[in-house]
Amino acid sequence: MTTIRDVAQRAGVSIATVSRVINDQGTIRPETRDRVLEAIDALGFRLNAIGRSLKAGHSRVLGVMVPTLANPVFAEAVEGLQHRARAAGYGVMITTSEYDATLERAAVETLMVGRVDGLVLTVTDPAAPDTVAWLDALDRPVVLIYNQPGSRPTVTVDNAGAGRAAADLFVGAGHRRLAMVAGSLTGSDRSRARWDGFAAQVGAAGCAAPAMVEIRFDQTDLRPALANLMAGPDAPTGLFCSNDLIALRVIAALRALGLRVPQDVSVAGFDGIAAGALFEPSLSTVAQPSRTMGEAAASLVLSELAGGAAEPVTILPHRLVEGASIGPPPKTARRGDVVSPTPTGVSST
Amino acid sequence: MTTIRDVAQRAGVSIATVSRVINDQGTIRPETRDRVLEAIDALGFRLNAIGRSLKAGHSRVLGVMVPTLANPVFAEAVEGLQHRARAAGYGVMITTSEYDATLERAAVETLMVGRVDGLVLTVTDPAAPDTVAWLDALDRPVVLIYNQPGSRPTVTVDNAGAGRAAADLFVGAGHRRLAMVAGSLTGSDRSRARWDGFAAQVGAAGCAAPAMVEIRFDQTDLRPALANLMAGPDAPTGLFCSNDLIALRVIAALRALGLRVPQDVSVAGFDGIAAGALFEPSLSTVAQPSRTMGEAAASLVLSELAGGAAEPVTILPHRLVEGASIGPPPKTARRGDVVSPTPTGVSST
DNA sequence: CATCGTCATGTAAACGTTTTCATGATGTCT
DNA sequence: AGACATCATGAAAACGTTTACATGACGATG
Repeated sequence: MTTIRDVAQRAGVSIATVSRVINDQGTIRPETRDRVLEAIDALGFRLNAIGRSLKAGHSRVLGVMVPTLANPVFAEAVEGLQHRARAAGYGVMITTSEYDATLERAAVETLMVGRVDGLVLTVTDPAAPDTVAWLDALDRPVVLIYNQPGSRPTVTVDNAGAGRAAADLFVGAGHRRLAMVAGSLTGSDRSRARWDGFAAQVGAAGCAAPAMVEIRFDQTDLRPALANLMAGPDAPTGLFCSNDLIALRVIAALRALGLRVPQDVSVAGFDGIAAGALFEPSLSTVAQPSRTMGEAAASLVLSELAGGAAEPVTILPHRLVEGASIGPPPKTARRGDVVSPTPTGVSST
Repeated sequence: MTTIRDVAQRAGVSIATVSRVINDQGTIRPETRDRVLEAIDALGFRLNAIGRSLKAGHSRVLGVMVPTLANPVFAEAVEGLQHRARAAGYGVMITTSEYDATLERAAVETLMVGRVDGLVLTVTDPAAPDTVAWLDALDRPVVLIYNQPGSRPTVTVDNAGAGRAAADLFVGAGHRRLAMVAGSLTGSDRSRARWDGFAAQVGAAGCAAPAMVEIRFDQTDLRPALANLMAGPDAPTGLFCSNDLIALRVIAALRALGLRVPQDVSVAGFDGIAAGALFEPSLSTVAQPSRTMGEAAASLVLSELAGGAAEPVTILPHRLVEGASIGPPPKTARRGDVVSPTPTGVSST
């Protein structure tokens, strides 16, 4: 490893001068600068940022934790965040929690060991007192992303409002019996908020309280759960899914069960991932501006790092995407909203 | 910021003793250890890894650069890599190149400033002499991922072989006129390799040389390019896409042009992203073990860092996924492989 | 009892930077 | 010509750790 000292020696100057050349600071004779530059080049010297960080007291690195990168929503947010960070000369350390509250702590600890200056996190339960205490103990700027607003600066969308909007979408199309399909509710405060908004609005529209089907993260086959849900006379005609990935899988499972979307069942998702629009039928969903959210979160941490105070809550606008996966409820089910068993085999054409 | 010195003072010992307690090293009287531990706890002391890194000469951080996180393939690889790294006590710094050779250098520079111990990269052109020189200059273990094997340890699949397999898939179904749709070929050596294999095998099967349609990264509407390709009597009946994301968009665009998949045109992709299997028709593709690739790459860097030599080339097995997006070629087109204009409007039922 | 290993701990140097202060050399102003 | 800015540079102290070496206490061995 060649150090600033080697450069100084070769250029015949002191290390202070080399440092000044590197940081473009103070005054130096052009001739001296050239000699130093030549030495740097000849030796292939690269500044050791660890030494600099130690002296400076900061690392110029941001840490980010999201549940998973397998969901394009988070991947895009990270990409946006990374982009913004790089523009400001910051690096980005990444880690995933896999929706696990226990893993979460350990994951952030990895980030801290990586001596990040600030953090952007999606945590499982931002409202829990021990989460709050834990975040305080980090002793660094922390911005929450996707989480429901609480004790920390947060970048998110109006999840409850979006849930209500989704309900309106179904009700507006004529649906009266609805259900929500969600991934782990305990691991996602935003799913809960969406559910709250959705259920409230469904109720406000005078419909029966919607059912809730929670599926485990690793549940590969959705058919059993859905077969159960869709059986019987009171089966829902519309399914609101807590995210697009689940919605896509739900549609595939419904198909496997012989139900057509949207003729037999209507489905909506959440997130607005690119694949949804390419689907047939195109997915109705509530789109979040993921990339922008990542950028906004980065900006917030960065400004806090720069000494400014971060906006406590940044609610970015969601966008209703009315795809073809929501249609009117099937006639058979509509007929008085009673009995008449929904077909579970191949639906009659 | 509380330092090791504060802890030492409170515990009434020297900083050396505190360091020994922290690192569980050397011999210490249990009573002393307890006092130190108590002090650490009381002061909420967290070891400053920058200081440690400076002394130790390594950062325990891996750097990774992929073209984009918007493609699930890369996102999954990063997730796998991150997982493996964490298990070894390493953090992961991430950056994206956006398929841009110029940005690439700057992006890796960010990583270097973040003083990573080793790197896992997907570069635009691993074979170019200046790329080789540049990687050498990094002076750190570098493992290439997804790239074609060359001067550096590489984790990848047999892209040319997979391209040949894809050709077989089409030819086996009866197709004689084929084309490939690819993103920027200049930015992706693996696309080129897939093309090479594909074109060679198509030729070996006695078919006409396949056409190549290159689409720009930011090209949102694929219809013009495809309308052009699919017009005329010699329009291809099978389209091999350089990745699944493009394949999904191609299918959507074909539909918008009134062509059905696979009845009018067959389509295959590459990567094996989850969404492809949920599609209707399910996407035929060549699946890569992305997560495993990320893990393998991490393992390689890690073992090199541990002093071992990295396996020069790791070819992971690809898996042919025969979905419903490939069917037999349409009869009208097959008829003698001549003339008879392919329908560009709504296809006749 | 002198000698010696072992144990527990402290002292101080080192890691590669940045930065404050000091210093000598060069003008510039009255 | 003397006083004084200004410029260009160097010396050395910090940043928070780890670690080689030093030190003193203690029990065991001959």
